Amino acid sequence: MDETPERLAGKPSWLISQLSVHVHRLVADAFSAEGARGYHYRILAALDEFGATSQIRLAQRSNMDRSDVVAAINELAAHGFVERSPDPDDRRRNLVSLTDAGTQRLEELEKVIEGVQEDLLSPLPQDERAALSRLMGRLLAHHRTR
Amino acid sequence: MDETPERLAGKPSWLISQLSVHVHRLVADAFSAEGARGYHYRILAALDEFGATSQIRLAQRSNMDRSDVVAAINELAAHGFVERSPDPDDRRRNLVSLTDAGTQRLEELEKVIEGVQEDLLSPLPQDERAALSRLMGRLLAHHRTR
DNA sequence: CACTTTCGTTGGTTGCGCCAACATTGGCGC
DNA sequence: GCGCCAATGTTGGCGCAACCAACGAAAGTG
Repeated sequence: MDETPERLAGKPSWLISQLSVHVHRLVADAFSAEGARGYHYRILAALDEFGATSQIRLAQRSNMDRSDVVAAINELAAHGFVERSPDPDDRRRNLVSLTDAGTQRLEELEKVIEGVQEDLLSPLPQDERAALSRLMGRLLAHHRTR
Repeated sequence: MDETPERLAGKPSWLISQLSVHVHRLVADAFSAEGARGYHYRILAALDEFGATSQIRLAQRSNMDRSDVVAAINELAAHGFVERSPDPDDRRRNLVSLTDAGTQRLEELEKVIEGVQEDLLSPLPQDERAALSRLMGRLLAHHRTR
């Protein structure tokens, strides 16, 4: 009943994008239950790991467009998870920093996204999960640099 | 310079969605150069493999929403690649069928998408490509049935 | 015969990834 | 110092893919 054309089923591009659809659904459902979305987690993660920076560096680190960073920061700031302050060294820049509430928020979202990984990978044993990550990582590294 | 937070880089969900971004870009660029998009190829592939059917079966087979099938069929029909005819057995249905031009179109798009696979997988040797496809296929099969 | 279901269709919404344009500010050549 | 270009934040827009609600017409079911 669930017929998928061979032409599609056999193509890596199809597998990746369909898998991504499921991933996106899992992530979006889990995050939206918390009133968050992917962009928020990405920015919080980047701030937590690399510390306060300009929005443009945030954009690079979380692989987003700078205009989308603006919107996401607006939303995060409205909840008090991040703060914007003018950079004294360069008045063009906003220094975006994580608040205590933001750190806490990140830990919440971290739990959520960890649960999603489990859901996602449940059919694979540990060694195959690692193999999959390794292969995807190789492809990604290649296409990021070029 | 290209710093990605560990929290992201280590997560399969991140790898999949970022990989999907690159895939989507490759596919969209290649198809749009031909004036097509992913939905068109999916529908043509389903029609070619399973023959003329109702739009709702097409939607299932190409994993699309039925409302999106409407739009895609409109576009394909405008170019003469598919035809809508009323189903004599059930007047609620449209029988959608592939024209000769449509078969030809599919072969064009097939070449395009085959080129994308090569691009995409170029950093991996043959056996690792197979391993990757196998693993993704297993995940996909699991999440489709549940 | 009502009642419900199916199908096509219309008209939205959302998330994510983009791009163009503009004002402000900074840096650099002169 | 002045003029020009680059960087930054911001606004407003676009496209694709996925999805949803509602409707009329037609079919099926009691």
